[in-house]
Amino acid sequence: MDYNFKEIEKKWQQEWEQNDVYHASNVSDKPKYYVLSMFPYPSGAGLHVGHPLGYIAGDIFARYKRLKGFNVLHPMGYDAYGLPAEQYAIQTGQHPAVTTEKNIERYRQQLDKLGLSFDWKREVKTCNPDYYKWTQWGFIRLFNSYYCNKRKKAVDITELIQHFTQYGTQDIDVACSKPLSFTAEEWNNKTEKEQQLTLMNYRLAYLSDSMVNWCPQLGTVLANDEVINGVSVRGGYPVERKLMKQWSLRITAYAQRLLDGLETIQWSESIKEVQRYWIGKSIGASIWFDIVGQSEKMEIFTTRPDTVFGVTFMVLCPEHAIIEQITTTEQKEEVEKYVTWAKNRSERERQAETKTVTGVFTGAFAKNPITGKNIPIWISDYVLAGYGTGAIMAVPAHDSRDFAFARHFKLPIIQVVVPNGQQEENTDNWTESKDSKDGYCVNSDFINGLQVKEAAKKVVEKIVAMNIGKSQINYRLRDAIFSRQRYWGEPFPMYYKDSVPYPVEDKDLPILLPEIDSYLPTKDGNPPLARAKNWTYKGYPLDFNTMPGFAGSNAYYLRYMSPDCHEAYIDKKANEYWQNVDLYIGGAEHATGHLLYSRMWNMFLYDLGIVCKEEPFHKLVNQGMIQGRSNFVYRIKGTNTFVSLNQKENYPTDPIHVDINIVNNDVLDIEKFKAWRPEFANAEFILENGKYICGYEIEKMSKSMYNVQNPDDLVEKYGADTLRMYEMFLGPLEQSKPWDTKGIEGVFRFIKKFWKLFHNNPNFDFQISKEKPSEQELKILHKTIKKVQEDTERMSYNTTVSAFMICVNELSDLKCNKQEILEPLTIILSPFAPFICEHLWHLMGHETTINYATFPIIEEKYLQESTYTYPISFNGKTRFSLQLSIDMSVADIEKHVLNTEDAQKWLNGQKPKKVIVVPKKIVNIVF
RNA sequence: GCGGAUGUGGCGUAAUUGGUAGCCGCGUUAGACUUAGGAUCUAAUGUCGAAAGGCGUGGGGGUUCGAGUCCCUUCAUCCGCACCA
Repeated sequence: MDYNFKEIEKKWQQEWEQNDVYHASNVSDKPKYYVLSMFPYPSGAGLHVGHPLGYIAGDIFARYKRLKGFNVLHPMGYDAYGLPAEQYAIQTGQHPAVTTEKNIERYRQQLDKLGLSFDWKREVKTCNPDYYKWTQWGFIRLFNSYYCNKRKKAVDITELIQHFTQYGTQDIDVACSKPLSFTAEEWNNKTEKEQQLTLMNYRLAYLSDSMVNWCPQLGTVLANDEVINGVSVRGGYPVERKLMKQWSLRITAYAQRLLDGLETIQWSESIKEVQRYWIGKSIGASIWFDIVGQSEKMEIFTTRPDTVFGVTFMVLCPEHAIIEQITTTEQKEEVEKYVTWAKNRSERERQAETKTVTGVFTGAFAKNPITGKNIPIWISDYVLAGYGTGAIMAVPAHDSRDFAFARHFKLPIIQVVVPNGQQEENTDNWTESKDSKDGYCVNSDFINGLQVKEAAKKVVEKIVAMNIGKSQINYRLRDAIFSRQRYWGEPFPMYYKDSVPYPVEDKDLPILLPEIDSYLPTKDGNPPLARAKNWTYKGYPLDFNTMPGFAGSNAYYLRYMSPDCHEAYIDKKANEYWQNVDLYIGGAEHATGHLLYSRMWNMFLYDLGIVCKEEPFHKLVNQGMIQGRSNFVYRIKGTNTFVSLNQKENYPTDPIHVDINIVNNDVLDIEKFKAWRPEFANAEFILENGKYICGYEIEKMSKSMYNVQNPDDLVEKYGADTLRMYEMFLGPLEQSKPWDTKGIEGVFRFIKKFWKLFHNNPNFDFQISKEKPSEQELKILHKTIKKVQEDTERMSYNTTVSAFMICVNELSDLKCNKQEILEPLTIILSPFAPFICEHLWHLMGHETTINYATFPIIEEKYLQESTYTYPISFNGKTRFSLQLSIDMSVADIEKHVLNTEDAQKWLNGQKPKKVIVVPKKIVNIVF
């Protein structure tokens, strides 16, 4: 029988589904293993060959672990809420739920064809009420919690209320938006509304007026990681800063734990680095500066208190609250002009020109509390409102931005740190600020001569003693804005009484997403949910916003553990069994979004005692991108004539993308090209050797570049087993690599060659032998088992595929069709090519699925060698090789080698100075 | 500017530890079989050279008996971040 992959794959796909072979039980004596691939947003375009890369990699590992005796959880679901479905709904009027469901169906078909061993009984969709009930439930828990810095965990807000009632804010150390101070009496005298507003300062999910990234075209706010270079990631629309009442998550409370947790997990160094940078911890001091002649003070944050003697001016951000009060009358007009200008600049403009120095003098002076000197206070947009206190002490000698500012406005520059071994210099001659990471202090009174670290300590001691500041840790991380003015997302389970938000009762969850007549904002600018009829709870209005895209993905990996549990977020026993994700596979683009928020969300659930592990994803692997390989034709300018690649230098040409489906091996199919588009029907060609050769370039895989490869087409042509193996064969999993369809033929040949081992006779009948295998055959087998096991463990799948090829090549040469060899080989190949292996497994007489087989054990005895072929080199250059027994002593080897004719020839009568013998490696003779 | 990654044949890549550079596959070339070949099989294929042999892992330098691998330096490409005090 010929290898008929279509029949085979169809048959086993059905069998597997009918028999639920990939269903994992929550009760098992086996050790558990949880493999998770990031669930997809089901877009209308379907999958291209880049998408399944991670799924296949995860699937191979899941299958491998099953064979190794693990109970494997390998689920899949859909991140079903999102903007594209809603944009489509606005355009067409179709309900996003309808299009989403349609897309999900298409995805499911595509995934099934690839033979992915998902436990579909555990499927989750974030837009299902059963699912988002728990997203809402989690939000309410966040609302009802605050973060205690002393206990380093989230605590029920009632404990904080209790404390306020008895002691006010005395002795509290909790995460908050801004430090407040009140007595128990003041608290108790507050009205209910006032108390509720005060609590917002502490809740982990809180409502506040925040500066948001507002995207007018999308009609919604975006999170920081949804904005790049001042435009939205999705759609590329301009984004502006705007003050709006928004829900936020107090992720900043978890900054330190998010940082510490990174040390405990196996993630790539690059992703950890991105997260560390995003969290952006800096240790320094906050210092209060008096303002000359005024009662106001200004607080600044600095990482370098040791440079306080080099401060020659202060800078406020244009948004700073005290500007109005401190500005002198002479400067008022100029300051107002500058502030208005600075505030109206869009994010985009601000980021585009970071090199131009702008600013204005307020007319006011601050008093340096350490030196006692008066220094001018300036305003400039290089100081950011969102970081620290929005005010800095400028040390132009040792900060490049302060330096540029000082030079531009002719402000003094004082050197206060000198690198060790160097002397102080005249700052007038400087063209840039000087590095001050290491060195000793000068011009700095009581810290002169001290090393910078020591000096910083001394200064902090002093400011603490003077009661004008303290040492402080700052994080760049911002709280995450959690409201979106959109329809297709989770509704907030919150209602408003006298404009104060309250959570709905748990028993009334989920708050279902209502039907509305149009997906656009209302005339008066409210989000789409304002259109919903009876959008109330117990007579009070519900929130008009919905949750952002990352809400639903925060804890989906937990829901998979017990997807049918209606009583709790996660069934306790299920969580204790599955613990957390052992291997998580997905794109690196989620580094600061999903991978940070879900860690925080998980830590929060951990604090509540709902999950048993603090980190959700133990090991993370980021699959590389598959790039497209675009083909080009070259049209001579102003004509309809196309010139072949190697002739194009002789003409002025424009490169034009051409569909890769009408190009074979860079040779253009001219007839298909003429038919491709009407304007090419009469095209003429200048050929080389009778062919039209196309140019190529590696680009992003995209429709507009006509380089998209659809996996369905390849499954149709070669089968899923071949596609799976080829995607793995392309190169290291984590590396980006171009897609070249041509290479798939090689893997297809391998699969057919493997098939032929079982069908090697004139009629192509299935035929295997019960004969005992030879030593040589056993060696080939066990060498392969070893390589496959080792390489699979470290997810080096490209080399694993290569090992299979070598094995099948060698067995083909020996015409081996012995069951004792082919059966274990089939098992170890099955994670990679599950369909053909399952089929052959049954042909070999097995009744149960190969998924329940056991990974063969490596027999080292077959791998033992009695000899080793030594490369013999002279002065480091290999000249010949010599086969020697492995149990020869070093001295014997040396003697033997030197006595050979070849060695004598290369020595050419000279005496060797030194002979290096490394057993089972090399012999090197130096002369 | 900062951070991360990567540079090896015409192409994708291999070489867990410093020990025969180029495994496996694509492509190419030649041959066999065939009515046919975009099927299959065989052989060759880093580069210069007729050969002996020389040269070769982005460039330069170093450590070592020995370097793709370690150290210094430099260049290029890709990705992420971007006034973070």
